[in-house]
Amino acid sequence: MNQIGETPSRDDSPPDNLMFSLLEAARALETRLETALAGVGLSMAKHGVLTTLVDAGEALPLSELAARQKCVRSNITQLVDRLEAEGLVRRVDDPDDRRSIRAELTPLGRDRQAAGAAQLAAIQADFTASLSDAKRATIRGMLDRLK
Amino acid sequence: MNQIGETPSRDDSPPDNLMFSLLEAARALETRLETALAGVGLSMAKHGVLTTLVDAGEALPLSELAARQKCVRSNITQLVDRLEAEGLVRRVDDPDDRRSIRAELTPLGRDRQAAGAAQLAAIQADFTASLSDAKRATIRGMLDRLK
DNA sequence: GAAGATTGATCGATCAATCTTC
DNA sequence: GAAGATTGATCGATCAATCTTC
Repeated sequence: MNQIGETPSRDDSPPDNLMFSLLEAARALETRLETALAGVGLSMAKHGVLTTLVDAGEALPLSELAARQKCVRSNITQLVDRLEAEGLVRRVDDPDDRRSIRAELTPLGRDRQAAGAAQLAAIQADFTASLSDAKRATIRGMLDRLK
Repeated sequence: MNQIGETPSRDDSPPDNLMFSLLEAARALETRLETALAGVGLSMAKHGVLTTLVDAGEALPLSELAARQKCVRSNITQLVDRLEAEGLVRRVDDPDDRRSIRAELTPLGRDRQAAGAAQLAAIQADFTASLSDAKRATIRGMLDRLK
């Protein structure tokens, strides 16, 4: 089963599909992360927002959240709707600019983020442990080239 | 134990986020592929269905399409709705089993698939050319381990 | 009862349009 | 007019429920 260095089978995989293998592997990894997070009631998207708020150490305007999450503002609007409905985050007015609305962590949101981070850390440790230093360097090189 | 949350150090590149770098790189690559396909009026999902039909060389039942695409049946129902609306695919009855509905390529669908494949091939060539044999082998090894 | 397909709900993401406040 | 947030439409994906046919 662990025939490393060789792709599974001839018929199943085209000759030079390394790029697609990479995408497939990333997708599998993402599924694993989503599954782990689902175990604590989170998704990658939700955990991402909570983590950004924890890291910031303060309530952030939704547009700032969108900028840090590298997504569109309306996405954050809806994500925060769901986080708020679950009691993980709270919308608070900005006294200095009445256009702005900040998202503030609730204690439950903080706890949930920690639980999610623990899940991800376990998988990440697993991932890292499976690679030698040399291989990590090679992969890093590839990653840089893909930027 | 480990204090998680793992504040990503001070600078821009955290210490051991290789896993997240991989996901990010895959996402960037996927965006590149989607953008290229959008240039010929396709998405990865649509191109995937069309390619499966081209490879099969015949009309396929929707559930077979779902199996090959490794997705849920209802996803194919909707994808085929859109492909059909664009005239790339046609729904045809199965005379042998009236429960079954097959998706059949139209000539336009066939042309579109070819155009999409050309876009992807160009990017793939670019990707492959950027890596040495040794690095390709390392990456393949990592990919296998992620399975 | 099980298989094939569809429908309706939800999530995450985008885009275009709109509303309020600056 | 531009910035911040929201709403409504669409895409791609999942799940649960339903309908028809086997």
